Amino acid sequence: MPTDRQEPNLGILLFVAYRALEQRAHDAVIAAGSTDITLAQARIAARIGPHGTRVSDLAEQARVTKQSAGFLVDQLEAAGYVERVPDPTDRRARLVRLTARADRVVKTANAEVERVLAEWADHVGADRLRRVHETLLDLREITDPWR
Amino acid sequence: MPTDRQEPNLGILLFVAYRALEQRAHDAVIAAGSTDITLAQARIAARIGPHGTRVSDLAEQARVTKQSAGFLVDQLEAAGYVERVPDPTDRRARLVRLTARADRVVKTANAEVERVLAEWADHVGADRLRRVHETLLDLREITDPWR
DNA sequence: TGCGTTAGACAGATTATCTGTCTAATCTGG
DNA sequence: CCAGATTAGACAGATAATCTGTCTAACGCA
Repeated sequence: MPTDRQEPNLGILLFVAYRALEQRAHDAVIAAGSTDITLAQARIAARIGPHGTRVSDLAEQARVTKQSAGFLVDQLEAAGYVERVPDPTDRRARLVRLTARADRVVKTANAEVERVLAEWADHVGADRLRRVHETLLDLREITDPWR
Repeated sequence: MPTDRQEPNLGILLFVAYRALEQRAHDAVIAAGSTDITLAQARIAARIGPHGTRVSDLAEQARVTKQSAGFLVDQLEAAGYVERVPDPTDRRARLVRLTARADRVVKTANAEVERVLAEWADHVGADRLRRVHETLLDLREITDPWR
């Protein structure tokens, strides 16, 4: 139960902004033809690094359990967006990597995010938006347990 | 598919901060004894205004469909946290209101949110945090379709 | 070597969410 | 004042997302 309503508190504002950005990116991906990607899958896929990422790490970053993350990776794999390769540094682990097909989708999403951020900068000022970014970056040190 | 990873972009940062706040509030509620409230229910309950709110409005604000919101309100009602009363201004509509039981829970959640915000202010500075709040408030004008 | 930890898979259950449809009430333009 | 369009919200059914619990293999430290 995050908080009460009345005047929009910071929690609600963070949520609204996040969802707006995520939704725009997802809509753009759908519009570009990848109609088979769900938001939950996208949340996972968006956190895959350029050299591959472990399911456990994806789970932590997306704030879901390993099981949920593994399930979503299964779906992304079946759809051809990701592949699992052995982790050379740890034989227990496997790295989830984006395929070429997914790269195109990520590019589409990133382009839309850029567009949205430009709109935001237009509305509140590029300097203010940059300060929000910097402050949240510092905040991450205490809100983000891992890293 | 919000965006790629590498350095944390604004989308991820908004998400991390939001989830941290929400989780702390939810944990506090659980710790205070209301172990029967799920996060999804809390997201809905947190958006109920002091004079009651329509299911449709709750749905819009929480970014879920009316059906989902109605379902969650059903659960909250069964657990005794909310009640539905007729909307005197529109006979089609009903207002969802918090019960006395829920008020205590909301109080607990709000107190925890205050604590978290104080920690955040400690870490990044109260002035910077306030500026984030103000900027996001302005941003809401374009990220929030209704209102 | 041996024990505690970690990665991730499997099974099963629950929760959350959506699309589609329906009724009643409200609003709006002629 | 009425007819059509819209809105509130319920119901049904399906799907998606998520969790808890358990299990095996691999790691890592003492």
